[in-house]
Parts: sequence; C-alpha cells; structure tokens
Amino acid sequence: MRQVVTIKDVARRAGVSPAVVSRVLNAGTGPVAAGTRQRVLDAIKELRYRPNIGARELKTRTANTVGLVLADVSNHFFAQLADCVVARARELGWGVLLMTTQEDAGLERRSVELLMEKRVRGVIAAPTGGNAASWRQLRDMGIDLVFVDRSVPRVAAADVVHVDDEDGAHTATRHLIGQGHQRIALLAGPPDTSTGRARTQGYRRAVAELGARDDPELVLQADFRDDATAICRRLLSLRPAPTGLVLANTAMSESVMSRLREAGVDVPGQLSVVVFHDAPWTRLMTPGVSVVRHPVPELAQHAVDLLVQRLATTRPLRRREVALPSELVLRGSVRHISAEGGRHGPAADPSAIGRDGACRGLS
Amino acid sequence: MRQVVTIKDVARRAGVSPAVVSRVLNAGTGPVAAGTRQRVLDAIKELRYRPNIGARELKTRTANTVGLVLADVSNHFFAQLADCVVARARELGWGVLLMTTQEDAGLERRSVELLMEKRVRGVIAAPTGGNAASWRQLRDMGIDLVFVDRSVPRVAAADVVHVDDEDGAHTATRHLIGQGHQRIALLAGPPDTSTGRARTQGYRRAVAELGARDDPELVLQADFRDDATAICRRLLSLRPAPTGLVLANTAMSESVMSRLREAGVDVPGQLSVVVFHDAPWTRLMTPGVSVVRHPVPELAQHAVDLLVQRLATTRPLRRREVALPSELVLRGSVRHISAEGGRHGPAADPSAIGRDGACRGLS
DNA sequence: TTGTAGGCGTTATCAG
DNA sequence: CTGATAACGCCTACAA
Repeated sequence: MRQVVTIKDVARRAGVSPAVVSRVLNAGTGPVAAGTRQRVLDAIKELRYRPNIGARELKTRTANTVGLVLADVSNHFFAQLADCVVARARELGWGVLLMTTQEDAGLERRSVELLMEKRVRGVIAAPTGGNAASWRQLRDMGIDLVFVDRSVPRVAAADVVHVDDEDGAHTATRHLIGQGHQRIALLAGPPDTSTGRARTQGYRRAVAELGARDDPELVLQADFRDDATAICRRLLSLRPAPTGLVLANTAMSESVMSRLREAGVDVPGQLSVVVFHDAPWTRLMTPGVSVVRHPVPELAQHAVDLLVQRLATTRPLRRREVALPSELVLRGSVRHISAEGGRHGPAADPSAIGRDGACRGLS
Repeated sequence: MRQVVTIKDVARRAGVSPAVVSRVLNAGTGPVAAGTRQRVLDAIKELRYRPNIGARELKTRTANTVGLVLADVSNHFFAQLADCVVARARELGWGVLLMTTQEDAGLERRSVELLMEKRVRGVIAAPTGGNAASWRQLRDMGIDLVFVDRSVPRVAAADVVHVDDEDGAHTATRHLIGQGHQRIALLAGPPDTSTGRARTQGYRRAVAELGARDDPELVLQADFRDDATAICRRLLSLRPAPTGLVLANTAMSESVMSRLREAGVDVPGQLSVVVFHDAPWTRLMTPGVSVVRHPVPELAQHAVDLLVQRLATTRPLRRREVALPSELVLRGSVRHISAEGGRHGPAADPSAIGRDGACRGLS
C-alpha cells in the first residue's frame, strides 16, 4: 500500500488543523464555521481524500462490517440469502465479509477466528452445527450473532431465524401420503445440522401418522458433500421401490434430480418427488417440481433486522427466535396412485399438476 | 464493542513487555527465548487473545482483505465465481468483502468508494462498464485491480481475465446456421458492457458470413434488469418468427426460458436455443439445453492469481489480459431444419441431441 | 534477549 | 470556533 492522502494533508491544504477536518467529516461532532467547512470540503475534493475506516474504527471502537458465514454460495439457497443480506447491509452502509465453509467445521472455525480478529460488529451465519465454543467466544468478545436457517443448540446467546422445517417436511410427506403413496423415501442433511434433524422428524411424524412401518432404509441422511451418484444408486436399489421421495437436502437436490433423469427415472410416473427450496430450476423441469418453498428474502431480512437491533442498543437483549412458515407449492412432480401397496394408479391427480399456487398446512 | 483483551493484557499476564508478545505473534520478527515464548503462548491461550487485525494493518500498511464486486450473487454465474474466489482467498488467508451492484453504476461507485476507505489490498470485479474514474482512483491509491468476465476499456491499469465471448457467440450462431437456421435472434446484455458488445459482434460476424440480411430487429440488447416477460413478448412477435435464438444474457436466460415454456413454445421444435453459461438447470430441462460453457473456476483462479502476483511484488507490473476459450456443449435444444427459408425439417439432427460432449471452434 | 518510545490515521478532550 | 494533545492496538527501531 503506497502512501495515500491523509487527514493531515487535507488539513494542511485547507490551512486548518486535522481536528477541524475530522469535525467536518463527522458532521455534528463539533462546531465549524461555514467558511472553514467549505475550504475543507474543497480540499477534500481536490485531494480526493478518502478517510481510513480502519483507523477510525480503531479509535472509535465501532466497526461497520458484518460477517456472513455460509456453507457454499453456489447453492442457490445460500446464494439468494447472501444476495439479500448484502443488499440490505449496503443500504445500512455496512460491508459484508463473506466466508464459506464447505460444510467443514474446521474451515468454519477458522472463519470465525478471522471474523473475531477483524473485529467485525456482528455475524450472520448458517452454522454447520459444531464449533459451539468458537461461537461463544465470538459472543464473549461482544460481537453480535444471528443464526439463520440453521442453529447451534448449545449457543444460547445467539438469535436465530429459521424455517419451520419440521412442519415443512411433515406437510410434504403428508401430501405424498394423501396422493396414495405409502413407501416414501427421505433424503435429508446430516443429523448434526438442525435442519437435518427437523426435516427427518417431520417426515417421521407423517409416516407414523400413516401407521406404516417406519423402514429405516428409507431414511437417507447424506452429508452435504456426499456423492449424489452413490445416493441415487442406494435410492434406486431399495426394494420394494419407494414411490415417493422427499428431497430435503438442498445441497444435493439438483444433482440428485439430474442423476435420476440420466438414469431414466420417470418423475412422477415412476417416482413422485417433493423438493425443499424453491430453486428456479424446479420450474424449468417437465413437469415442474413440487417444492417446499422457503421464504428466503424474509429469512435474510429478519436476520439483518435482529442484528441491527442488537447493534443499535448497548444493553443485552435476551435471545430471540423467529420461526417462519414454509409453503408447499404444487407443480407436477407428484402423482396420485391407488392406495393398494404402492402400485401405480392410471392417472395423475390433476389437482397436483401444473399448479403453481401455494397450499399451506396439510395437503 | 466491549473492551477486549489486548496485547498489553497478554504482556502483563506473561510478565513481559508488549514488544515481546508482538514478536512471538509474528515469528521471525525478532529473537525471543524459548521459555519466554512459551509463557506468552500460555498467556495468549488462557486469555483467549485475538490480535486486532485492523490495528496491525494501520501500523504495517498492509491489508489481508480483498474486495469482490459483482452484480448479483443469485445469478449462478456470479455465484460460482464468488464461491471459487472466496475459497481460493481463504487458502491464502484473505478475507473477501463482497459488494453487489445490481448492475447499477451508482451502487457500483459507492461500493468502490467503500472498498477504498476500507483500504483493501486488492479488488476483483465484474464491472458494469461505467465509473472509469472511480476505478482509476482505486488504482491510484495503490489498490490492485483485476477485472473478471467484463472490463472497462478506459481503465488501463487493471488486469483482465475474461472469456472470448466474440468467438463463443460466433460459434453458437454458426452452429445454428449449420443446422439450417437462417433467421436467428440474439438476446444479449446492454452494449455498455464488454460482454454485451463482444457477443453481439460474434453473432453479427456469423450472420454476415451466412450472407443473410442483418435484420436489426433480431438483435435484442436487454438491460440486465429488464423484464423477461416483455422481452419474450417482443421475441415472439417477430415476423417472420425466428427459428433460432442465442440467449447471451446470462442474467435473464433462466427467466426467459421459463417464460417461453409457459408460453408453450416448443424447444427445439419451434425454436432452437443456445444459452450462454452452463448453469446446472440447463441439464435438467427436457431436452437438455445446448450451452456455451464458460470456464468459471479457471476464470476465478486466474483472477486471484493475477491479483496475488501484483500483491506479492512492489514494482509495477504491466497490464495483463487473459482470454479463456469457451466451449459449445451440445445437448438437445437445437434442431436441424431444412435449408429453405426457415421451415422446419422433419427430424432432429441426432448429432446435436442428447450429447454432452464438447466441441470447440466451428460446429 | 528484552524493554522503551514513537507513530500508523483518526477521533475526543480540553484549552485557547 | 479552533488547535494541541492524547489515546485506540499494534509493530519496530533502537537502546539497554
């Protein structure tokens, strides 16, 4: 970094002291004569002076940067989340330091450490589930923390905004059941994530309500980095073959659908599918894919708002939790079948095909 | 930000001076006895001390943060780019400050200003095309700059790594021509972006080689924020209707495809399409969409590498430009038609359907 | 091998 | 209204 124009240069140019320049920079911080102010402003413009935010933060002990910790921005869900957070943050004049973890707890820990050393003002994170100690230390340093989408149970001092995934999975599974499916597979995230657990629970509850045997083979909890091909092989080798699938692992759903298609699996003729997260591609498949839609913009907005509130006040707020509902969006990837033992009925249920309307609660 | 443990606290705890602590922090910076070092290390651990990077940067005048300026992370192309850049940056111990501009030159300018004030070490950006003065000032401050994907012609001091879009558009158009299409529409980005210009040129060159009349109506240069529905209406109202379409506006291609599908347009029966950027959804449509594949990971890697090289040396390097080739990936969205006047031939060309192989150069 | 002192660019306090 | 002066947390000669 070469030498760059500082507040002193501006002061000299304007024929005043650095203190005065500082005052015009942060208006309201002290008196300054109109004439002087103009001279300073001119000097700033002529010299193209830019204040050094780092130095300012050192002095004032306040940052204008927040950290955003996500697994993977190439996943559309996180990408959309990041986009919303960054946009909202910019409106408030903040910078966003983006860290990705690839779902790796080690990388996550180092990300948190870097964020601490950078003295960011707050952090929004979709945590892997581990690193409770790191998150706590972050909080101990006075850095506010909001978990979004996922959470870490043992970190009490963090706000959390998430989707009611238990209900979402329950609704999705119930929908399949309502269309006559009895053998329904689930592909969820690992049980050490809060979303993986919640979605599995919702699925299990629906299956239990069906009174069906809870075949553990049907529950696939894949690591986010697992190979989609292997998962599909496992899925397709289940006997008797499931007629329904709840695809609740957002990181893998796209590639799983791709593999299924390559394998010649007819959706919904052969397999009915409901996917978590309303990614754009679900609308482009033929037929469209029924999804559990997550309110991503609201998720992001609440996360930022919770953080803002904490940053605005100095006294400690008690922990808050926002649970947003998801909605089941019916398109054409679920087929109605006759109730007897998972054999396919002749016709697709028109009510479940081609519609893009939403339907909350039980299907 | 509450009071937090500083180097002095560690020094006091270890019974040494702050200077010693600093030396063990930055090993190799000066001598320190083994026993002392251990006491300091212990104190650091006990106090859970984290150095204040901001203060360090103020002193050493070097940052470990780079800025990343993109239009919109919910666009898969940029998301993938961001993911690669962030991942690579982390390996090198850097933080990445992400700024999105929504293709708005004003937002871009403010982003650049914030980056300057943050005194980031370098910036990687896919610029809108304006703000030449801002980019220059960034460089004047000694902040290294690499343009990726797009560039600003009037900013000489920036490296640029991009895709040979002229060739890509030419190849795509030639492919359509080779399959018998004579009336081919283009949807590109606005002409004030380097990619919009290059793709339009490549298309024009191919059309000129065909010897066909260059119907200006066929060239749609849409602003990235334009409404996909309006564009589709315009597209579908062209008379005689084009039989081919080069979708070279990455930000809109997904929604345009969506609208076309909703409008009941048969691809490729009615309209043959080649899309820029190999987004995952192109593989999920039926049939798969032929694409001009951009080497995004290489794009990101080169961008980071160029930046690293600049950051590593103090003497000024001369401007470098890396042009990466794209490749045409044939799937099933282009149909072979008989040569006479744009009427559809009976059968799809088998060589252009269902293949996922790549074919560079002329089709 | 260790400690002291000065300063990075900025803001805050307090005399003029 | 303005200007010295002293931090903020850290690094680095240079002196001990």
